[in-house]
Amino acid sequence: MKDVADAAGVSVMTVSRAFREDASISAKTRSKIREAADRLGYVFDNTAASFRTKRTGFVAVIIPSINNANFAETVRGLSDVLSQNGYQVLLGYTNYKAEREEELVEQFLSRRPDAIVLTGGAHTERAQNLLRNAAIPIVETWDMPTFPMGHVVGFSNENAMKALVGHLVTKGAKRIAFIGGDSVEDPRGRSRRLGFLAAMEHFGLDASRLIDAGEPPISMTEGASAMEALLETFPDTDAVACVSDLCAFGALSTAMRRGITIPGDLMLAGFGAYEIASVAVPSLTTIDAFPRAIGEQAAQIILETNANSGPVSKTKIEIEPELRLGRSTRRDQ
Amino acid sequence: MKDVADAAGVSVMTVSRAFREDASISAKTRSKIREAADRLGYVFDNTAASFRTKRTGFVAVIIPSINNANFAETVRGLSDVLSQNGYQVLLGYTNYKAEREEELVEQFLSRRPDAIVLTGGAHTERAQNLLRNAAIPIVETWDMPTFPMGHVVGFSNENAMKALVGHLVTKGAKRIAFIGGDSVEDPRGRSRRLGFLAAMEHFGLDASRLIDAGEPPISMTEGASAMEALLETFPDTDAVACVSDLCAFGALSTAMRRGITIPGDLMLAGFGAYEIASVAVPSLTTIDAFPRAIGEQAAQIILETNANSGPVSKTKIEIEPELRLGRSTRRDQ
DNA sequence: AGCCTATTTGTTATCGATATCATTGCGTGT
DNA sequence: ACACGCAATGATATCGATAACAAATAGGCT
Repeated sequence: MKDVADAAGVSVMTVSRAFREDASISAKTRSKIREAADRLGYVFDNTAASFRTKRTGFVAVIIPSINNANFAETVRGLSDVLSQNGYQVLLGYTNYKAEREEELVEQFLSRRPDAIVLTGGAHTERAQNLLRNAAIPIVETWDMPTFPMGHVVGFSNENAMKALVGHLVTKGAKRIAFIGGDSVEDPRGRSRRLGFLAAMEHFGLDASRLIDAGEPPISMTEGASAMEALLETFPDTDAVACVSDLCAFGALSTAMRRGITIPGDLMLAGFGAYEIASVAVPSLTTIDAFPRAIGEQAAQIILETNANSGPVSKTKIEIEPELRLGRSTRRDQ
Repeated sequence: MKDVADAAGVSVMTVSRAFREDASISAKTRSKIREAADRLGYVFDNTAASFRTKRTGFVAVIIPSINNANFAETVRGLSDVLSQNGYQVLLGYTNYKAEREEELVEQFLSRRPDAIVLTGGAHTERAQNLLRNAAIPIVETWDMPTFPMGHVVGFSNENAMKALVGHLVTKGAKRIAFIGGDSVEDPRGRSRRLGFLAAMEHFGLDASRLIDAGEPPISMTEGASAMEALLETFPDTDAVACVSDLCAFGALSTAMRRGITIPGDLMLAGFGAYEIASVAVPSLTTIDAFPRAIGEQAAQIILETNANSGPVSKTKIEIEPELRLGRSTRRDQ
């Protein structure tokens, strides 16, 4: 910066101003400095600026998996809104492990982000302590935690699954199965399972048709195997709710290979409104939880909170998921 | 850090040492300091350390899209290897726009990463200048650029597609179509198209069956529409090569809806070895370019380059993609 | 014990941008 | 021409960790 200042015949302070939005500096001086900087190949040093100002412009974002279109959409929503406002997303993924989340939280906090976005409301004790001490806005997403650490942008996985089961019942299903995990590492999958159980009880139906698809991530391949197991164990099943569309598509593939007609022999539903749900033949009935909107809303909260700095009340935004009807549950009587 | 030093009865320098791997410090003192730090809720300030040492521990990674399982795998490969060695990935996506890449390059360089990983070899003039001046290791991935800016870990999209066409020809296909884009914004898609054209010429076949699937990202939905167009325009086609598996699956879905049998009426192949390729019914013949390995190798290069610091020769690793046979091109005569 | 070496700990200056306050310049109205 | 007020620019100290060097302590040997 000193070199640029000399080249432009001004002080370093003026050069500093030339690279900031708000600064009071004449347009002429600024362009002169920018020119000199370009000529010298100077690139602004954000590490020094962040250090001095205590504002890094980083927003730490922690998701379970990077290889998941739903979480990717949330990151896109966050990133698109934040990057337009001069923020940079610091992304990390936990592979659905709480200890890994704790590590990431510590690593990220040492980078002094201006806010942090987490997935879900389950964190290790130590992670919670670190977060509380950090004194930055916290946003928990994708869930409605009972005791939120900060702001929340989420939805009730349980209720969404209840709605889905309700739809299956409406379509005449009675012997409904659930494919998904029961792992503590996937609280959202678990909530959906709970929603399934609660809905079945509500309708007075037998809720014992449960196929454990294993540890997260539960993807197409696990869904396919789980469907094999289901057909083996409960051959009289007339509808299947899956923990995700990927899982459901795997189940669909097994059905196709076995010559089982969907929805004729068996109705099928997924969760998440992945692209595969609309493109699959038959298209899959699913739940759209608007993952992109989750990210955008979380970003908005961060922008507002950091604008009116000071102790802000905890925002709580509950997204209302929507049922997307596909042909996989359409029975034209 | 001063507070921790006082609490532990040592100097700040000793506290600094307690938080570093290599430092010479007695185990007893270290644990005493760590304890004090935990008690006080102290979190190491990486912004200050990075500023002082000129080593941020950041590796900037720029990919076209975050919502793509192939690129996600490369990021995972990178991230997994790098995070084990104390590095942190700074991820950005361009939406397949070179200008956005330029912006990201500038933003990332201002964060002083220790290395930068790019997708492909096409960059704006200004981006190239910035990168050259940055004096950090550069790795270009997913392509084999003619004039690389630094290290390369990639493969020939053209050759891979040639191999795929060769397979289709072996299986008896003659009227082969290609579904994909021809956009400058997707050099990899373009190379695959070129590979298709070259292979068709090599086999003395008519290469005019080209369906433009639009701008990237080309996903399932575009693939489905493109297949509609193909069936309309060239109804006598006997095999289709798609620019990606997502595109191919879209095409497959259209075929299924139209009652066209794959591979009976039409052979179909994709690219990328996405999970959908193995789970789809029929499974899709595809090309595995080992995206995770690309990331891992790129990470290795960075680790080695930064270890023996100094001007290192440009590494060039060419991945050999493999043909994965699926039932979508299996004709049992 | 006394000496020597290796290990551990302490002191001081420093990285590059910016907050803060001081100063200069410039246009406007009378 | 002068005073006034606002805009533009400059000087200096500072953020928190660490490099570089200096000092102190511990441990091993005769």
